[in-house]
Amino acid sequence: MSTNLNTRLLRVGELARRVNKTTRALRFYEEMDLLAPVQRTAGGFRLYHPDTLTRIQWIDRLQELGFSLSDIRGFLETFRGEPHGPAAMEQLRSFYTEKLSETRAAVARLKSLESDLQHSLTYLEGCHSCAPATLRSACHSCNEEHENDAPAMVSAVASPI
Amino acid sequence: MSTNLNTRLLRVGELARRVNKTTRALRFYEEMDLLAPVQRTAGGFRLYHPDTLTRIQWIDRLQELGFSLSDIRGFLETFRGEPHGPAAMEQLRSFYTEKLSETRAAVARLKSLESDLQHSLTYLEGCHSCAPATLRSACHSCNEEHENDAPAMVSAVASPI
DNA sequence: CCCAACCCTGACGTTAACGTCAGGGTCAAG
DNA sequence: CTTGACCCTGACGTTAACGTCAGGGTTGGG
Repeated sequence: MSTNLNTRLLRVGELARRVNKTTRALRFYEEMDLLAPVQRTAGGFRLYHPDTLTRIQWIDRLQELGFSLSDIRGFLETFRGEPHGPAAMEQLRSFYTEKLSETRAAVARLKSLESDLQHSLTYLEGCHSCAPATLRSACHSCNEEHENDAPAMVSAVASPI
Repeated sequence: MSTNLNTRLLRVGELARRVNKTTRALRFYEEMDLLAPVQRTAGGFRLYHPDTLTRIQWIDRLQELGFSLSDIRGFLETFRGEPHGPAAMEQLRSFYTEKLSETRAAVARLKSLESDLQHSLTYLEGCHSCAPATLRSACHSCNEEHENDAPAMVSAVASPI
């Protein structure tokens, strides 16, 4: 049904608008073998199947996941040999499985950074007027409440040069 | 005390080893004004204060947070004018505050991607032998349990080229 | 003094993912 | 058949963050 024959084909500009990309980007995806028009007009205009929308959104997703376009190309390539067999499914599974763990790692890292930032901000809340960390001594309006534990993200700023 | 006078100065190679970067990277940071040796030998060798370690780790952290090196340079620049006053602190606070929200957004996006991946994998678990999504009909060993709801991340693979 | 290990300053190379012309054809509405 | 909006194929440009020579000094231990 998504493969319905009387769904209208799209020209590149229209497709680009719908996925919020430039036509150059779409042509680039084609150069990278991630995409192709189902046919061309006599004059050479690319005509795309509407399903291509889904493909492009998928590519976007994978990019957000940190895949490079050639990662994706590589994947599609080995996928193409046997597009519907168990091996293909295995590949898809392992592709996603690996990325799932990478994504979780990325989340963990970002969470740690998030808490660093929070700590730094909390520390900074302690004094709106004095200097970062080791240079607190230069501040006269500040009592020494938050002395010993300047977070690294705060104290590093006052370093050399 | 971190500014202790008898702490030994480091040459670029040594510093590089300690922060796990190349000397080229450190020189590049210097070109970008993120860093500088406290002095040079008569022969021109760079000599760094050990505190520079902290600075470099800070740079790393910020890079992980998605800052570009020139973001960081820009920040240090405006920071340098008045390195210890309230204005500087305000800048640091707003710098971090903004990044905190960006980081949270990034975490949210990744979490959504994570759950997409999980859904896709769960779906794929349903059948180890058949084709993705719309092409399930090509699979004979598969009953139709997981028919209508192929996640986009699965069905997109079987699209046009 | 000698030599290996290190460092210096250019300056050009690299990868990713497009951007941006240039110089033309093509489509479809009127 | 005439336009204005679109599209085509090259092909060179761009940004980030270094990598990688080349050619030549510097250090410091023995």
